[in-house]
Amino acid sequence: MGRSPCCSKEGLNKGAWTALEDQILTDYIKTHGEGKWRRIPKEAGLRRCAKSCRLRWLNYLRPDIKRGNITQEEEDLIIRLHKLLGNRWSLIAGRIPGRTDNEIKNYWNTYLRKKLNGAETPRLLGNKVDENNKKKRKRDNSEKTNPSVNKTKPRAMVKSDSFAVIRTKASKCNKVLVMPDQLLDHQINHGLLEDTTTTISEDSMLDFDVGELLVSENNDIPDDSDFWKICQQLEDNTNNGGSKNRCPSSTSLAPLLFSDEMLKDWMREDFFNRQC
DNA sequence: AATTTCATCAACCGCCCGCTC
DNA sequence: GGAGCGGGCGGTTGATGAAAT
Repeated sequence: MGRSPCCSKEGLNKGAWTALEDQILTDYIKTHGEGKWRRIPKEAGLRRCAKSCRLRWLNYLRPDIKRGNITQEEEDLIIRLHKLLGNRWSLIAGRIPGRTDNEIKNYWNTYLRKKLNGAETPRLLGNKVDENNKKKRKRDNSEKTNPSVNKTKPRAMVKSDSFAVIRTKASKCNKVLVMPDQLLDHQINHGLLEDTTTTISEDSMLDFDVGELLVSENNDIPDDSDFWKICQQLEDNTNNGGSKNRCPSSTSLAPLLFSDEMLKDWMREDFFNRQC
């Protein structure tokens, strides 16, 4: 059976976007809003596949995309989130303001994976690391030749002083499950308590902010922290083949219960050291 | 200076899921 | 219930340019 292609491939442009195409797409979305991607090629007069329009907008043209280096904090966050979520880049990106899933995926595949494996390619060993960063820094200062955009895609492993956090549209993974007793407290405190037999569900979720996940410098995780147990559980599930991205096993689908303390622990420096 | 090698990342591709009819 | 559509996701590819030879 199969699906029809998202649009006819005939007569469509492929490859790098031109400045004009970017402008057309941006103008259209500013006027009509996001979504309805299939309409865009027709209505905006773009010779692009709907998917291509969507991707271009989400990964590059969206105004809330943060340009600039991945900071050390962001890198830590990526590593930790990846440890917990696996290759679910969109979920990870949803917790890192201004970064796209594609960007994080690329960053992981080209840099972090090697770094964490400790098996850098020859080019990345020893002085090569510095050379590599030098190369990147050089690239930071010059635009790419792609005429479509002011491609300042710097990937140097340095912190940016002019770091301005812009929140992404964290459409996913923006809830945290809370322990039932905490939920109870929350409901009591907010006058929401109606049914004390509430089970874990969407109602049991609280919004959380990425700021809550950032590295805390002052806390220590006790070895017997629930956090480590959950990490172990996740690892076990992974080892049992339950971590396939799209089809997690029922075990990996089981709700993860994070208390505030655990969330605090999650982002701690020694989590990285211990796990990697 | 010319050529080769390699890293980077934007864009593409195919699959999956949720929704509607 | 199932077919089709629209949208989203993760894996992969290929153009590009810098570094190495």
